[in-house]
Amino acid sequence: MAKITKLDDIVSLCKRRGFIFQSSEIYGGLASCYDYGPLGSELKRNVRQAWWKSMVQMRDDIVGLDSSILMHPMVWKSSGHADKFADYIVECKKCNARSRVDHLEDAPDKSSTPDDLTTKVCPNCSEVGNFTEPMPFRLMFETKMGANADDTMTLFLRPETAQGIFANFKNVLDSTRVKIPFGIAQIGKSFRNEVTTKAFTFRTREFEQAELEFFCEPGTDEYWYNTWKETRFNWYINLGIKKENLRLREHDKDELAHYAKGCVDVEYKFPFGSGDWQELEGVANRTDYDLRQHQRGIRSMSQWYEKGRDLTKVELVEEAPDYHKGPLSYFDEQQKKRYIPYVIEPSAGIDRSTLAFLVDAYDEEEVNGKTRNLLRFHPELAPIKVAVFPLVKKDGMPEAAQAIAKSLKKHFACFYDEKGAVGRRYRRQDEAGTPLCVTVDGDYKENGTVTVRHRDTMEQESVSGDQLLNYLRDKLENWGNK
RNA sequence: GCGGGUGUAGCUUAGUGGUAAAGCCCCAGCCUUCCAAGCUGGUCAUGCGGGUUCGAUUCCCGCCACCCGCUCCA
Repeated sequence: MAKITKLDDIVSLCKRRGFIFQSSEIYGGLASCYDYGPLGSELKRNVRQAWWKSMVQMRDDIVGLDSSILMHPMVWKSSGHADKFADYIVECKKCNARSRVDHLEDAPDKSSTPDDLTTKVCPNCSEVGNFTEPMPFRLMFETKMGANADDTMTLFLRPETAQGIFANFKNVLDSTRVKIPFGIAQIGKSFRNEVTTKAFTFRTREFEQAELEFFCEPGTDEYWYNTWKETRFNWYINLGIKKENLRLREHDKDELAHYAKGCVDVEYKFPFGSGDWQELEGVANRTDYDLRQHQRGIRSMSQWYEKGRDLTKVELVEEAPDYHKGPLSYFDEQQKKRYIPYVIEPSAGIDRSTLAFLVDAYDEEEVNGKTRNLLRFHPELAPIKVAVFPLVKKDGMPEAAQAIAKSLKKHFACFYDEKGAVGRRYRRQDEAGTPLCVTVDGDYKENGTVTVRHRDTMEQESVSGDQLLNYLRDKLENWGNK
């Protein structure tokens, strides 16, 4: 079990070892933004790659995509995100509680128009008509396209990568030979103006998502929903997350987003925040909502031009009666049937998973009366796979060790170190989570063997230099299944 | 956004209205044949900006950031 109990300890660990730093720290920091350091960037990239490998590389039914962060504004009208602009928030001057204007109700003895705040009652403290000026609630980051200030268009940084997939659904259908059921996967940055950020990298306004949109025939969606639920849960377990720290939690009906028929969260028991269990990933049954919405959006494009490209004035047209034959429909050759597919969406947070893997791997143990700190990363995630040392800095050992390190680097992340006593070097690698260390000693000159030292057990084995690469590969690839 | 708390070296902690201290880490050298050894030397800090003061890390104000609890959010 990880000994860490406080978020402060995690933050400190991350900074000390070069995993995660506060963004713009030399300028006092920027709220909610973080940078990944030398070890952290490797770790995060490995998390990303592990996801991609299991979701795309290892499967015949999923293809990859890398869509742009900036998209046509109408995408966000269709998806429903742009309508968030219609939301205004006020704050009660008495109790400081914030409420959405459209959620406020009139006091019992009064009535007026929805916009008249003087009769509205604060749901928190029952004060009537004592609110601040309504403030627009901006979920999405805005930016301007076009260098000429007089000729720019307001664009939004995507609040989810999913819409890039829906917008390319037709392209992928037309350019590949995918057949339903199939998925499109994507990893990338998203941006949301969260009202509150919190808990280190757990909830930030800029974050990285790994999303799969898995398209299936209506009626098979429950099956795929359950399949993905299990698959995604096991992904974390197979990469070393302790089972007692992970769970699945089904959303209640009233908790569901407007587009979802079902949703389950993969939650990790973080050692911070209220309630401990925090969402790493959501698996949602988005039904045919998104593709149908985009079909409405496509048919609303004349409005976009007529209304002066003002998103707030565009009203999506009604859905066509034969929408199931629309441009984003799918034709099933076998069944000779055309329909809008249902979508199962496993949507994972890369930053959150990275943090969970880091926290879960952390361990302390007593060795000869002293504390050994280590990170028990799964080798697939470990920033450094193998470290190579000369036992001492003489007798040609450094040269031999360097040559070995150089040859291993072609195959995996490998680190060479000759500073200080070898015991200290082992412990340094424990802190970085390096699974295996190779030490060149006097035996190498004598009979060509080196010593391999294991992070988790501290045990050592003698291995022939000729067999070293195969040995290491075997250990790294078959971790856990002895 | 509200309330509370915190901010001294990479880390953990001292301390002071008058030269900012230590341990660990780190770096260099010596030594060293298997788990943070030893010796010598060395680098590095009062979050930012104002004010009071002869003098502010210390007192005051503002800002920034983080943590805890709400609120908000999916």
